[in-house]
Amino acid sequence: MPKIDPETIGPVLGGTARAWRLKLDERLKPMGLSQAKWRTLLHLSVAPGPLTQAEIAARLGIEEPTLVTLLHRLESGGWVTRRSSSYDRRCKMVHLGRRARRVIAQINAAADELRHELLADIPASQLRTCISVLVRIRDRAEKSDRAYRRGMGASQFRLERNGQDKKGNAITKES
Amino acid sequence: MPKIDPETIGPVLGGTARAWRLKLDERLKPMGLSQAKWRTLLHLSVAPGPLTQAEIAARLGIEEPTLVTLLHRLESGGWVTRRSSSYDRRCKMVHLGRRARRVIAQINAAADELRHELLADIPASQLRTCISVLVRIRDRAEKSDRAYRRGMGASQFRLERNGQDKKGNAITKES
DNA sequence: GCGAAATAGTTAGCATGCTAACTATTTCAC
DNA sequence: GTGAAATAGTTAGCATGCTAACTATTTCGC
Repeated sequence: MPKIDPETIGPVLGGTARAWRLKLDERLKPMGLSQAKWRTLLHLSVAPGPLTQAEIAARLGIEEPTLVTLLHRLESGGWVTRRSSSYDRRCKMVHLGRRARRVIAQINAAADELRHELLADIPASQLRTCISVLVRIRDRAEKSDRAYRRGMGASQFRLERNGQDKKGNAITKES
Repeated sequence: MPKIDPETIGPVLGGTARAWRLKLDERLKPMGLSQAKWRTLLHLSVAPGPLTQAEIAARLGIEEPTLVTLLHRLESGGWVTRRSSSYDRRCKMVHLGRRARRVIAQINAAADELRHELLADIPASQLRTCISVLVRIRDRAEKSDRAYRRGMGASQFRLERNGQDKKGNAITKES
């Protein structure tokens, strides 16, 4: 009977997130993908069209300079292409390449399979409780974060207020 | 009322761990400490005596090369000192410096305070459920998954790190 | 209309994680 | 006893995150 000490929540939380991430990395590595890469591809795949770099960074919850080097790696691997927008020459639209379109389904399948394995013997009610507790902790912790102040929490699953650009002008035309 | 979708557990877990870590980093930064650093100091402070680098790496859950550079930063900041053991010249014992001893209590206090803030309105029973779910997920994820790896043809069979030191011979004599 | 402010992206430099490959030392099989 | 294997630590090189400071472009106040 393992003792459950509320003081351990911090390390347990970090350790669990880390173990999950490592497991996923391990399985997607044969496809040449890491978590940072496949998360980027998935966000691009569910978007209605190509996204700007700022939009991707906001959805991933990372900073723009981090995304720059990540996109360099994705681009040199043939996963995505970047094209300057002729409607706003500051912007670059990021497009999924053919290679990426072919593996999106595999990525989803691997992530789903891992999730089912890891949650196999967790009762649904306990899982719901766990998720709701985590969400409350996360929202409270993000209250004064810079990402939050920027306009949207770091969560990749919260819909940003700007489905499109801050001014809502929906840059859908790519150049 | 937020909907609770079990499919979101992965991102929620990562996002919560990330938000918690950022919050802690933010508060300990004025003391010149990051999470990696204060976790190392805390492990050293609760140990019965100085530890070898391999022991610290095992307790932190990181690899030895990662610890090497971390210790370099800690050492150049005056937090710890490394001394060769005269009982086993392969080993280096890591000692807490004066600077570290003085702030251990502050580190604990800041971590405790943050934890209390973040968990303020979480019922104890829900928290216990959450922790037990996380522990089960973590333990399952950390289990070696040879069948899958063999199938994917991954070339590395990493030896699992075993809780503490392999021989458990507890090198307590420092030089 | 024009100059200041905002926005998009980049580069530079650092922190923290990893694996692979290396040296030095100790231990173990024989 | 001695040579192979195991163990402790290191270095090199990469991935992924950050902030600060920069350029280019667009927008906005006046």
